[in-house]
Amino acid sequence: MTDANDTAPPPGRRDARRNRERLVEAARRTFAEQGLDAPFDVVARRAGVGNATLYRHFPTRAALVDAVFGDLLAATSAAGERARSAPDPWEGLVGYLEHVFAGLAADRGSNDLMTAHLPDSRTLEAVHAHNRRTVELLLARGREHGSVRPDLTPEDVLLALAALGRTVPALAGAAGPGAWRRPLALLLDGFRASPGHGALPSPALRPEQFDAVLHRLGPHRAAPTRPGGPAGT
Amino acid sequence: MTDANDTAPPPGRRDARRNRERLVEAARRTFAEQGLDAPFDVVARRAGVGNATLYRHFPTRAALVDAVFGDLLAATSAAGERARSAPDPWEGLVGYLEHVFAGLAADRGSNDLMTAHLPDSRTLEAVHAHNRRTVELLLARGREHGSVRPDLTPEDVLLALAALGRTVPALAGAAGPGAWRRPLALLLDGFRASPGHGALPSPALRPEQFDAVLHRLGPHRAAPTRPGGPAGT
Amino acid sequence: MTDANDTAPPPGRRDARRNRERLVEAARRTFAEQGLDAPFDVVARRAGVGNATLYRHFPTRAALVDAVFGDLLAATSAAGERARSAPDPWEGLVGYLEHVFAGLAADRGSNDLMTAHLPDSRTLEAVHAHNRRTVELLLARGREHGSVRPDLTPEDVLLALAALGRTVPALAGAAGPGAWRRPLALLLDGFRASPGHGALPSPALRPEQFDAVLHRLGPHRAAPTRPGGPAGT
Amino acid sequence: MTDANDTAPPPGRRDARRNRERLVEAARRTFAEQGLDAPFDVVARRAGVGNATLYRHFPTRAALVDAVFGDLLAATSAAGERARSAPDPWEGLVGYLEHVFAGLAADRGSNDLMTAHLPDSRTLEAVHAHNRRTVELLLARGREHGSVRPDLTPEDVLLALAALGRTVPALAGAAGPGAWRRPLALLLDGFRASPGHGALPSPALRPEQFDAVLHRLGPHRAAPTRPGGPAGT
DNA sequence: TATGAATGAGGCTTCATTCAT
DNA sequence: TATGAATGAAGCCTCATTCAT
Repeated sequence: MTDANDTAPPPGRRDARRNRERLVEAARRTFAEQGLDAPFDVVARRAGVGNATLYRHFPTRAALVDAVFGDLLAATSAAGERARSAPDPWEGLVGYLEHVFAGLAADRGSNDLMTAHLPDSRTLEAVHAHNRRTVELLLARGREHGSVRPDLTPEDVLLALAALGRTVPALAGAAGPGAWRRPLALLLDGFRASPGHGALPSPALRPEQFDAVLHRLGPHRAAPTRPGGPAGT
Repeated sequence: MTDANDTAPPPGRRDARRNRERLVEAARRTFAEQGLDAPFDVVARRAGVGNATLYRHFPTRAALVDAVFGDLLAATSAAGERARSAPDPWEGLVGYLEHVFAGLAADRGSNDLMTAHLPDSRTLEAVHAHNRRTVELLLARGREHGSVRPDLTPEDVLLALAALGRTVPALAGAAGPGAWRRPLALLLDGFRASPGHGALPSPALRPEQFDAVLHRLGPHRAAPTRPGGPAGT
Repeated sequence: MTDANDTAPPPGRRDARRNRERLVEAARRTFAEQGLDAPFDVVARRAGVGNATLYRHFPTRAALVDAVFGDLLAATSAAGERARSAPDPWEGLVGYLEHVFAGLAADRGSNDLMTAHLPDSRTLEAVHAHNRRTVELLLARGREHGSVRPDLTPEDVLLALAALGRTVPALAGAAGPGAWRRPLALLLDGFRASPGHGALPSPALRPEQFDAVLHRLGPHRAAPTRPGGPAGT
Repeated sequence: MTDANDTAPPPGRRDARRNRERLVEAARRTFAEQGLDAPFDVVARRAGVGNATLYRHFPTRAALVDAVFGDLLAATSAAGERARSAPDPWEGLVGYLEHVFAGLAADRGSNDLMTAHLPDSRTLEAVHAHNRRTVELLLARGREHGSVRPDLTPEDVLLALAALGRTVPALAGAAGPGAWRRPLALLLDGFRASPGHGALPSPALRPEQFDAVLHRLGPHRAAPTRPGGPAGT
């Protein structure tokens, strides 16, 4: 599952693979804690290798991100497949979003991945593409099925996902790992077909407009966690 | 409402007022582009003054923010008053949120103001407090009135506001100044009382938990607009 | 007593004298608290005048010091005169030193004055000169009288004064305004003629050597008094 | 005794050891000239390396001080041991103080070390602790033995050491490396038991008061050695 | 290839000193 | 003349990136 997006040729050579894996794992944890713009030195130190080794394996931040979130692609894809084949399309959509949010709550880095644009990251592009495709399919089925409001577009869902997703780590830190369930439920009530819902105003985002939004959102940076506790002052 | 919070009200001196205004204007633009944690030096350079001059006028970042967004407080307060006295509470809530989002769309800095925690900024605290109070009142009336779903809390609304608000400048940039209307409508459909809505899961955020969320969100930082691509490296 | 050392011509002109006095008073207090290298702006602000006004009155730090400690010259001179005419020379010496130390304990600035070399300060030179002369006379009488050990030179006393003097403000802050009495008593027991005292080794400092010592000691700078209390950490 | 306190003992890497040594040497000289609060940049420049390199080797000032003065701890400890085991306690005390002063005369930095408070420096704390303990023991023995005046406390001696110690480098510079002998002899005559000595006035400093005094004294800063003369502006 | 080290630039803040009104 | 403002340099620290072994 990792191969398609690796910067280095397949899993090439010697014990350098060990180093690479340690780097990826260290980066995963560091990104989860500090966001995608964590210092390189921190990642290297955590991996127990020199920083230059990190550069050798991953010449750019995007390459590292690619490697780190290769797995996310797999996991997201799998969740997407499950959702696509769910008998009830509404349940499929709900389950899919819940899966994504649970990941965001568990891992700060995933958050950035789903909501951030990072140039040159093939993994990220792949995640975004698969994500979009999944939502498209689920919405289409849901509209047919009558459970999803007819004027809801994939971009509506993706935008809501990005917006709420960016708050999920903060929510998790302040109110526990399941705190995203309530705002998600609110969102879903808006997505659902209901006689009480009026028509949505203003045109839906076109796909490339949504991409531009992500692009402009940029990588997220957390409030510095100062000594004294993360929720104070 | 504005004067009481200014760091150094109009009774300034001579041409230094010119400088002050240039600083505030530079800060406004810089905050709009880079977020509330934009480098002081950038603001000063943009204003065409030395960095120490910036410090003279605004000894702390909070003072600068206060100066820049003093107007926002007044505007938000006025909008809040109007909303509170609206005959129809649902219309009042909608109108208030529309006002806030329109402000966010017009000025990136406003976004941070509404959603960021910045210690010692009286303007920011005042904006937050007024905002919360307005939402509280409107929800209370709306629930009585039957238009707002009964289990919706102010924190639900404030969180949605913060989450979507953070994307508004990106939306505006990518799809025009009114692009927030559609996602807001989706949100509102979730807020409205409707037989199709289930009960909201997981406990509502307590006020101090919401504050902690804001704190953890930190100031937003836009994708750096570098030569070669706006989001990365 | 002030005139001889003023930088500005006698007490010249108009209401500028008022400003000058306020500056001198502000400088006295500021020097007392922060030492002779206190920021100019602090002095000016405390005096309620612009910093440029301070510069106009006192183009150099030395000029300000001169003005500030003109009074000290007077006070020290008076104490010296009293000491010189004391019936018992030992009592005179003790009383003089006690006077000086009491001043040091009360006023941080005095400390610097007595022990610091500051180029171009005529007041400081005058204080030093008078101080030396007083000690010389008292020692001469004390040796004749038999109460002072015969090999004690003025430089011995002046050096001890400078060394202990530099600690007096710290002593006062940590253990009260009279804390200098005990170490001074120890010193005096060493100064006194006594059969138990051997001959002093190594040659006495020559006057110009003592000046060089003061020169090298430079102005004293206190430990920054950080929030949290001055005696902690 | 030295190795245990090194920030990064010999097992360094390659030619970086060269850099480290150059940094330590540069720091030693710079501290000797400017005191323990000399600018980091100056040290780095003198060592011919970038300032960040200094930070890499010594993340805090205390670490640098520790590295620079690690030897002093060993030397002081050894001198303390010799003094404690001297047959004649008075001679032990005298010898110990002479050793300390000789060190001060040779190296300005040592001066600060003995008399300055610097948070988090293990070397400094160790030096202070050992110094105090040595003086305590020697005084106790000397009082029993009858050579030390009975009311003399360790804090009396330590304060005198700090006060005179601060002048020793200036003394050495102005009058030669042995110039401290004469003022030390004067002090010792005051310490010695003698019928001519009265009772010491005012209570002795308590240990924590003495610590507060050191804290307040802060690091010493020499007169800036500028072009145009060694002590002035 | 891997490494630790080195670097330089950038952001922050404080002050002495000069300038414009 | 008095003033507040402006300035630039200096010190602190952090990090992305390149170098020497």
